[in-house]
Amino acid sequence: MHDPVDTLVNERPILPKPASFLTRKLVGHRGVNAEDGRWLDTILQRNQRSVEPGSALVELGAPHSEIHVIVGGWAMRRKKMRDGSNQIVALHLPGEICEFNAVLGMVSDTETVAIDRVRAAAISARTLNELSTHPRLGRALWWESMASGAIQRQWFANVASANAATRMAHLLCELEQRLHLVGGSQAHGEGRVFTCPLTQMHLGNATAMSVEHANRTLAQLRRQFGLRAKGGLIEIDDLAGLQAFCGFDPGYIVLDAKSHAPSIMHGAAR
Amino acid sequence: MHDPVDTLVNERPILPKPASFLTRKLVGHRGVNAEDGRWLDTILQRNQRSVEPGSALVELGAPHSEIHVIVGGWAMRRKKMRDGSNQIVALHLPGEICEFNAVLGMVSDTETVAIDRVRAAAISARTLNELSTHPRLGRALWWESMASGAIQRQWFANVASANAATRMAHLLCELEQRLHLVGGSQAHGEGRVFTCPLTQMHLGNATAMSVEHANRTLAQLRRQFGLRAKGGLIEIDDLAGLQAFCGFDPGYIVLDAKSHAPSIMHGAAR
DNA sequence: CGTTATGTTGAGCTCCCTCAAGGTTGGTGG
DNA sequence: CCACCAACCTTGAGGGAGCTCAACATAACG
Repeated sequence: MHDPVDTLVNERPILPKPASFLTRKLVGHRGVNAEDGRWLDTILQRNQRSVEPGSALVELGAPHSEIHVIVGGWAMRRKKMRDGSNQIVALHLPGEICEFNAVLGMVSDTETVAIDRVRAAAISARTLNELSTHPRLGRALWWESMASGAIQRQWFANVASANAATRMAHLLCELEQRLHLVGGSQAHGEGRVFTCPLTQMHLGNATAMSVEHANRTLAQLRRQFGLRAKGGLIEIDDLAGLQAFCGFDPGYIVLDAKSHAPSIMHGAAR
Repeated sequence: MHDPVDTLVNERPILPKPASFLTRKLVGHRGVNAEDGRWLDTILQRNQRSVEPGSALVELGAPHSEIHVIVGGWAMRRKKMRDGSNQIVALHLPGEICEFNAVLGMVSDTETVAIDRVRAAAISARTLNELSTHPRLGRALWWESMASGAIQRQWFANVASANAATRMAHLLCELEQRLHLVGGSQAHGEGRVFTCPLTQMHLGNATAMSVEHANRTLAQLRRQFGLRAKGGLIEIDDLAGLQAFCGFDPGYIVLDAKSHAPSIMHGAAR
């Protein structure tokens, strides 16, 4: 039972600390080599900014020409509903990319807001162009975009056909898995722990249930699987049990790039 | 009140009939020029195949290296749930592109199945590479990918926070709009008509309600907005009323590429 | 002209929402 | 160190939107 960051670094000793979460994931799971990883790290160290909880990282309605990478903290992508409420449609964890659509200068239909304090690195259109010299990196970013699409579909399928307990369990398993990919989930006895700034309000909103029902649902999962979610920390004693309960299959998140995958995307997205 | 196809052709007289639905959309709404449109049309005429209702266009679990363009007919993308049921997570209409993730050789988490008889054109990885010589076309495809993401988010937000009648109305408005973009929705008195092979079972599944409730909901909309959905045809007398009822805003589908949008995606997705 | 898919309507039940009222925690200023 | 306040969490009770089960009607189809 060792620190997952060290594990990654040991497996690829060329990659120096501090490597950003994104770089760790791309090098560890998306087939990016150490050199490209280092280059990405230098880019991520430029243009960083800090966003206060509740402030927008990407505003609604305005066209953008840069994407953002979460360096630290959590953000939510939300959609304003007609009745004035806000619906969370996605969560962005450290090492993840916000609003791919911004690359095209597309007007956003959503806004992205910091949950706790977020540190984000902007990657400009100009810089993205330079990616042409690093094809594997470009492909990895595409991959990330497709993976976030898979997560979006999973959210829809769940809310469309699973009950409250299953949805909540599934979201928690998903978050654990996504953090796991960047070394943000630690072993804890038989189970797992990770920091998580989401309140029950956020968890409820993201899984389409009222705060009260979110609370009751979490209480049920606590009893059944030794789940504790409080004070910015989530502990899961019986992760395997929780995963079995909601039918969680990590495949749609990991989606390892290993085998197949010719160097196709050259040009496909020019 | 004239035929929308002729309108498009008249605006861009260089583009010969028969232009595929996709080409019409890209030239009419995504800033693709006539020359690129013609080239796309020739590509779409190669590698076409016909898929019987209920058969898979893209199978689950296998990695692919080509994308499909729907030339005619409707398809659904669905996800197998743990309880054995199938959840529709997306619909694919004529002129739309299926399973962008296939481009990366990614294993699919879903399967895409023909609803009525579908005619689809496969675009191989090799051909996609040639897109590098047609940057505006490549950008337009990216744009399509992002637009389908916006639709997916809208579906999620709706099922997460709107009631049955609103969800159903919104889906119908969305389908009308998407068909409108390819000239597949016709004027009909004050309202609109379009062919639609979806049964109430499909409509219910896609909007997360039982068949029976879908039926009751459609009956309500028929009374309120003069909606008829039967026998493969949908008629909407009071489209404006229906749109207002569900707060439909076409912006997230049209997402016109007009203004901003530098020729960024070069390389960003290599 | 039977057979199968689809559409229609009714009745009871359940999951989850809403409203309401505490309880707990953590941060802030005195 | 304590008082206070604002989030956040917790629990209860009642109601309603939509599900399930069960018929039956109608349309599509060979």
